[in-house]
Amino acid sequence: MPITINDVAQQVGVSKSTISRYLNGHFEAMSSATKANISAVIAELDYQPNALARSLKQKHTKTIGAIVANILNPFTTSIIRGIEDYCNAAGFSLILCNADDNPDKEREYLEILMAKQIDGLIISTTECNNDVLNKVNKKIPLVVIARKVLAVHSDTVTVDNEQGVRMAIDHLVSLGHKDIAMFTLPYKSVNISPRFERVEGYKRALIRHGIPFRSEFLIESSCIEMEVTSNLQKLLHNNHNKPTAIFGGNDLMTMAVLKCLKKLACKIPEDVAVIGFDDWDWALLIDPPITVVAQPTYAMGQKAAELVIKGIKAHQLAQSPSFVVYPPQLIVRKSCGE
Amino acid sequence: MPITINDVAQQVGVSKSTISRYLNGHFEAMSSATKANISAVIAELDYQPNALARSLKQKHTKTIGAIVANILNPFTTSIIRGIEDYCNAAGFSLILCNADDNPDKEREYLEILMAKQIDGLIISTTECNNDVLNKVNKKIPLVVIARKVLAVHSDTVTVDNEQGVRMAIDHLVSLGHKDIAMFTLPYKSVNISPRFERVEGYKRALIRHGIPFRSEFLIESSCIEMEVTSNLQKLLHNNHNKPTAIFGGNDLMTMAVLKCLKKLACKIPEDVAVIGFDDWDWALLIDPPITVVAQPTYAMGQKAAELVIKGIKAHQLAQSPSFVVYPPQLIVRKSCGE
DNA sequence: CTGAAAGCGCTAACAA
DNA sequence: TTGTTAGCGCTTTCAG
Repeated sequence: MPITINDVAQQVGVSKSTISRYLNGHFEAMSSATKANISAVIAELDYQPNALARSLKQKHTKTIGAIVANILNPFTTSIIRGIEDYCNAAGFSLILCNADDNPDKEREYLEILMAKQIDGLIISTTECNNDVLNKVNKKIPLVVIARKVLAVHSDTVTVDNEQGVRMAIDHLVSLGHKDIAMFTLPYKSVNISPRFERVEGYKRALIRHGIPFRSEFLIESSCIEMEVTSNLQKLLHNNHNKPTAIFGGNDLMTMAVLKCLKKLACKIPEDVAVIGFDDWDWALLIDPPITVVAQPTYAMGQKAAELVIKGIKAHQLAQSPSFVVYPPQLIVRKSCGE
Repeated sequence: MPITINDVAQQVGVSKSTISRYLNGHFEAMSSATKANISAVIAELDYQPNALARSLKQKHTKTIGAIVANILNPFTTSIIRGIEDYCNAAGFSLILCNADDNPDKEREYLEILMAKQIDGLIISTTECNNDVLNKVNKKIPLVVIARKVLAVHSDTVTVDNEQGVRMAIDHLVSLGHKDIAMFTLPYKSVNISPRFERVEGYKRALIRHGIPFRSEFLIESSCIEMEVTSNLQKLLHNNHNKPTAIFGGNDLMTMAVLKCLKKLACKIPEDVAVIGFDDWDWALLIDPPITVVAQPTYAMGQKAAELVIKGIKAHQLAQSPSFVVYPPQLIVRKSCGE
């Protein structure tokens, strides 16, 4: 039987209101005697206030929720770390949910988190639950991270995808590449803004260089090795119509491409150059070290947390949503040649 | 003003008990008429039960807590994924906390999680808070993961570290290596069982092969590049007394060693062979692909979740704690030579 | 300086 | 088949 505020009140010989005051730091009007007593009894009984009861009354839980796409993704991991660090410093807890870009799972998590009365939410959404997201946005501070969703007027923190892709393509072109293929996760059947933006950016960047877009060089694929391999084979098979460079749409895709290229015994960059979106810690350990366009993931996580928590503290929903867009950064290593 | 059970009761024209029954699926005795009415009104009002209130009454929250060391670590990430997947399937939420192997932070999180009335806890502990861990263990199902803590009689899921190290050393020896150094995170000032076990395992494995243990080959270091580099320089400086192989105590350490070796322009495995504890997805992309001893991290996470949740459902604390130890697996790639 | 009392939103006997 | 009632553990006026 867990011990409650009543137990300590009784033990000290005061009313529970007094204990409650103690718990909440309302010492202004409290004899130092009772204060000391309470402190002693709490320690003796090893009393722990029940946060549920407290929150029920106070109408806030000091916890925020985060719904991300895939925690296995180093990109996500770093964002979470940023969120967690900020939350911790601000005295908030984090309920983390992995939605796998599955709209149903996302919706379910949304319900659960709201039911649990989170004070704010950070989400990397599939954009398939904008209806509930809009409701959420009316109740608590909401920030969308790494994605952009027009139909929901929430705070947003993203990276400039178009610019990032342009940097990648410019780099490739400056090195003499003209036949540049792109591997992307599905972007048509789905509403995930960065995928779309990167594909668009790719097309536009090519055009800026007077390079015609070729649909057979835009490969929509999962990250599953078999699929990537077969796509790669098809792509590289035709000797007088194959790309000299491949752009990986995100970290997981780039890694998949790298793995498959290795299996196919393709030399990078001699046979084909590779550049990726997203940096990760060990990209420089790879053979050869991979050139990438990096997003400031940790900072983005922190910023997102900062925005929600500021919103919570301001005790009002964002009137005019903040829209923070980070610049990407080109990190030249060796996978694109000299 | 959020809408409550009272609002829907009023709207439907029944008492809130009836609504409550509906919410909890007690349809045995309910006219299908009211059932339909309730359903309609709930949809119309977009009513969401308050989980805090419910939990306060029901004495359980359907959420478990997890305290891990570092979410940036691929090892941790994979474990979390295992936990999350299992929890989700079982209808539990996860509150994730990053303690960074910092005892104070760990203690703080422990308090918070207990206050939030989690139903169970999974922890990768520093072993510095065994007092509170023991208390926790008396209240809710507790499972310690990836660590071993004698002073707390909880369920435990780990890997056989001694065996893992032996596999690594055996492999090295079979390839002709005799001068084998080990890089480990601090293991003396701290109570983290796998570090200790791996160091002990290293010593014993050497002895089994009749190789004398040399203290100058056991390097205790952080993962900070500068420190690792300087340690590496010292180690490899002395030409007629340097190791031919390095064993990395965990994934982060192995990566750090790899990075620094690269900076120092050391060739692997020609100049020095490298083997690591922990596998990670892209270890095979590294130049050269790294040979490692892998732990079944995802399975370990799942098992831990399974144990807590079983404990919760059994509605009783483990009498005789389960002790599940997974076998490690040697994955031979190219970093130790032929 | 402290206590009494009402209530947060929900559940669960016990009646009816 | 449904309503009444009494809490869960805590906070917070309002008195005193």
